[in-house]
Amino acid sequence: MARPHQPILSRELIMTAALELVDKDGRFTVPELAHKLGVSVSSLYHHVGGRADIVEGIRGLLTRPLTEVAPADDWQEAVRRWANAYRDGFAAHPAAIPMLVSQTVSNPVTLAQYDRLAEILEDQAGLTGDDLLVAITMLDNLCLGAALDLAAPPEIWSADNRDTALTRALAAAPDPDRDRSRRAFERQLEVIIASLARQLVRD
Amino acid sequence: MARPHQPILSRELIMTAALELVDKDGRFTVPELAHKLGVSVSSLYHHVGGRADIVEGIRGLLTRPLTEVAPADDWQEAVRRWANAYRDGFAAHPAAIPMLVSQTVSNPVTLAQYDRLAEILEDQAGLTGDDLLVAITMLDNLCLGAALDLAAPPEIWSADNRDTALTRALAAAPDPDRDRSRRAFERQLEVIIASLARQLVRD
DNA sequence: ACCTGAACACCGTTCAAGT
DNA sequence: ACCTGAACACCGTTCAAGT
Repeated sequence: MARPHQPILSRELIMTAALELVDKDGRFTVPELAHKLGVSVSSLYHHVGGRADIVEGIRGLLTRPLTEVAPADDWQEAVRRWANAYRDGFAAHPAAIPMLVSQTVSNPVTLAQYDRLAEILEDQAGLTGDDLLVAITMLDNLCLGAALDLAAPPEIWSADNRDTALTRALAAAPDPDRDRSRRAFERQLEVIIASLARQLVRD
Repeated sequence: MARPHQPILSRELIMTAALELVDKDGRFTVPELAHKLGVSVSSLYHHVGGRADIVEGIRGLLTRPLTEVAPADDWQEAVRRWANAYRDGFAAHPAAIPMLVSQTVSNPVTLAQYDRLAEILEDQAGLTGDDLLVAITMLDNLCLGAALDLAAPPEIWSADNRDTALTRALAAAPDPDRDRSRRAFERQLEVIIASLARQLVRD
């Protein structure tokens, strides 16, 4: 075949196909991805730097909705919106999280969204230096953790043939209750915001 | 060489060597592990089921300290002790966390510790069914998140050559402030405990 | 510029052979 | 029972060859 007149691949196409594989199988492989795209493995390397680049692309896809979140005058409301959109992005593709956790964040879209959060906390709220970084880390962990628990409940702990308090609780639980998980997330988010607000008053 | 009179390998030896590699390099490979142990790759398979088994063994090593945590009459204190020991276990080996997150928990030592937590929350505190599982998940996420943020701060976000609110905050931050991270963890833990207590009063 | 096939180094796992 | 070397299927990456 060789070079077609119209390129059949693009970064966008590759990233979304990879994400689809992750959603379906919980993982993706470069050969699997090439097969899904009807292309030879080496073709991919004309568009992406390698596997890690594709993973970063997936991170970009998950954080893209954050771009459209409207700002708010109240810093607490701005943080709320940011955290909810961030969590939602990951919650929609929980299988991707382990991959993302094991790799440094370098995707520009994602970094830009962290910059936005940093600006909200610095310019609007008035946090500085170390406090600022701690706040970002807390919010980051909250969103990731909340999305992570959607990935798994029945699957996190192997339901072997024991009979214990844990296995009974697992059996009693319905499949991942997304609504309940969301409420737990929102409650913890309010707690963090309140704690930041208290900290600001003290200064 | 063939079979030695005294076995030179054991599960314990394999697991601890693997954990040392993870601490040193952030990852481990079966060949690397064999090399470190001065043994051929196939020898390992006489003692462990495979790579996933070794990862579960590492999980067991990290949760072993939990075995020695003394029980407490007060459920709130019991939960506090459990969560602190759990977090400390992971915080001592943060590089292992991505590996652990991507694999179902099947290690018996770890499962036994989750059973203990479930018993505390069920028998001592009085939580039931779904509430129980939600509480466990919240505590699990808290500990994992807290340990995760120790893994990284300067490394999570690629410090490229931009100048933004985020990069300035990163530059201002000292290396991972373990003490500050611990205080943030303990504050969030108290919040969860208080929220569980309030929930119990309501019933 | 963009696709291909062939090649390479590496990984996880299996298995027959040795004691 | 426990170590070994050889073999296998698979993965990520590179590169010269084609248009």
